[in-house]
Amino acid sequence: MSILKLQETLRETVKKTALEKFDIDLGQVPAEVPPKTELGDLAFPIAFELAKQIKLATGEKQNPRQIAEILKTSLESFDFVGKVEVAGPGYLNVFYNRAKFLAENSRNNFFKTVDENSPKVCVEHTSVNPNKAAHIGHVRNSVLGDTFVRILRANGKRVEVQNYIDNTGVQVADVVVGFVHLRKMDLAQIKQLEAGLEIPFDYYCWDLYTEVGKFYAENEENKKFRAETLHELEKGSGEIYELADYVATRNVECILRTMNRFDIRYDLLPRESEILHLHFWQKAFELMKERGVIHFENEGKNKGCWVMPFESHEGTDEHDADKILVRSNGTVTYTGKDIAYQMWKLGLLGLDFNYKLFQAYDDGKEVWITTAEQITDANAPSFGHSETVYNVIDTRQSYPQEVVKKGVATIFPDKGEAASVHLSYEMVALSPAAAEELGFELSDEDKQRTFVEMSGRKGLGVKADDLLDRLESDALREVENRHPDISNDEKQSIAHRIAVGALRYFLLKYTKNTVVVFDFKEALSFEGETGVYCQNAAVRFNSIFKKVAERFETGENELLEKSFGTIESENEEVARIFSSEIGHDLWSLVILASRLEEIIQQAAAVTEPAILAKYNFNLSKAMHLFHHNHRIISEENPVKRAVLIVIADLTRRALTAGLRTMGIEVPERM
RNA sequence: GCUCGCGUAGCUCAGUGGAUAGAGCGCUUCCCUCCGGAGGAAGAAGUCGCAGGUUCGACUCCUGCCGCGAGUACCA
Repeated sequence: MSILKLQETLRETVKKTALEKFDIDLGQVPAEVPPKTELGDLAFPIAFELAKQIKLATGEKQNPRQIAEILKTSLESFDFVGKVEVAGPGYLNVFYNRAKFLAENSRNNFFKTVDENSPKVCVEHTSVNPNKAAHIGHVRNSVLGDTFVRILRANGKRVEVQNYIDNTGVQVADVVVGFVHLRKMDLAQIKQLEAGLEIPFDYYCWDLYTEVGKFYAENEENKKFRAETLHELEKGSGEIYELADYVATRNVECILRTMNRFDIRYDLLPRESEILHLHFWQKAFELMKERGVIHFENEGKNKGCWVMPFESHEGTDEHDADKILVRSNGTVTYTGKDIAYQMWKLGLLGLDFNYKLFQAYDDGKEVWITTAEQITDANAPSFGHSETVYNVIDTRQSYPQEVVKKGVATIFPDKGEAASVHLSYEMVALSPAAAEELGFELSDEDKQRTFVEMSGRKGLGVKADDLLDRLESDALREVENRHPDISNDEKQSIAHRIAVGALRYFLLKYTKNTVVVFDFKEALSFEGETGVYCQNAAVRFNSIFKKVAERFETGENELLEKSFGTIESENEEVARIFSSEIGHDLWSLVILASRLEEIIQQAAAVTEPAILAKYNFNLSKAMHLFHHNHRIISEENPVKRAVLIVIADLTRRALTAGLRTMGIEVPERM
């Protein structure tokens, strides 16, 4: 019986007993993990509540401890329960039958398998404007989204990953202005430039975008080029459109390559141009008008616009609460397009994109992109039609996300607001020291602040590839010190895994609504609470198995099978070991490793990957301690040795699975 | 103004209404005869922003206040 099943059974027993003995329906029975293994494996602080309810129902005053004693008897009859203690003023502490639990759960592989027939869930993340290289703030979005995808899959969900491409927006227009008006280039010249470029194309655009920012700042007049360009982009054809399409697509390729370095991949790239040209917006617009969700403003400051009223954001001025979806010049706002896109994701729009293959990753996995061309690729999978949609977008966009959610829910009340989830998170900012390290002159005001916001327009930010390069070279230096004899390829592969692990862990250890103040020293650290620390615990355990198998002249699998057999047949001796003085120590590791499934479920339910990061760190810490306190190779008692082997195996598999769910791989050695 | 988030050790952060509030960094001291050193042990360090309230029990829930951040665009 798995830990989740066990917990559920115990809760039900408590509920049933309360009903039978006291005639009280407890509803959801709260349970908690006691602060120490010595206090048990699961605690029910329920006797206090029961005493209160009994008094309320009958007027009879009962001692919580006495109530706990009655519950204790019913829980003890269950064979997975070793013992139950009533502690303090009325805690009910349940101790599992350790030997039995280990024998039954030692082969646990923790995750549910994905059911291909289950309803699909969509996660949209990354969605970097395709006009420059991705920076560390974008990576927080992608890592958060990708990890959440992995968590959902570990929970057995079928997930589709979308990366929205805003290829006709202001930011792409700006970099096009740079190419056309500052560099005076046409498409052919851009291609020629690229051929001789020593930096990646997205790096070039990063700098050019910054120049355009200055160009606008010099003279407000210069912004007319932006408006002209935007107009060309909306038209969907012509020389400027072709040029912009090329630039945006090249940037998408660069960003996908960057994200692939972090093991982040996508199924579909839906583009804004198709939302427009395939008339998604018009369709959504009609639906909203039909349902009376939006109205045309004849007067006031929003005169000439189509707006959606938004009652929960009361403003002081008359119509402050309304959100404009169609501007007075007839163009659609981003939020308007986003409503159409959201409706499509949920299979509610009644229109579909056309698809073509964008690229395949090394292992053959395909990424598709939307197109307005009337082509039907028979190989294109079915996209959209999701039961639930998670949008990974930073917290500053909470307001437009609310508008999207409410808008869709008003048009489709059956679907409701629950189908649209804004997975919001705080930004990554720079510490003033980090900004200065990047060569930026800070204003006196900025120097006083605890952090400085990154700005693509100003070119202020840590590029994702730069940081990963730096982490890889730091890691490589360490690997070279430790393993001078291995091949360069192997060194680099280890360094890469360490670097990715370090950065992903760094971005995931903070809870979503904490601003990550980027600091080079912390981000580049390989010590303390880091991905490296966790990887190291797993590597050490793997090396134990190699050494032990070698010592006993057997294979790892044979060693494990034999140990599983011993655990299953030597129940009494295993029980004796668990009640010896090292018993709590060993057991705490078993129970911690077994909790992975619970953690995965919890992380999905509250959309918080940081829970998993903390878990992996705590498990790693317990493993380092085990490593320090127990020696398998020199253990002479064969049953105890088998217990140590099975525990070491269970924990390394839990850690490896937990880390993989964070997108962190365990290297062969380090 | 209004809406949302935050305030916990010197610093950066965890913390389902439950037991003695925890980590990492930094600081002090110690441990390489090993399956360990990208480690491990021990220590110092707290008005959980302030004031009320609810509760058998509050860092956690409610109210007010103070401080910080974000949003409140015909930007996204």
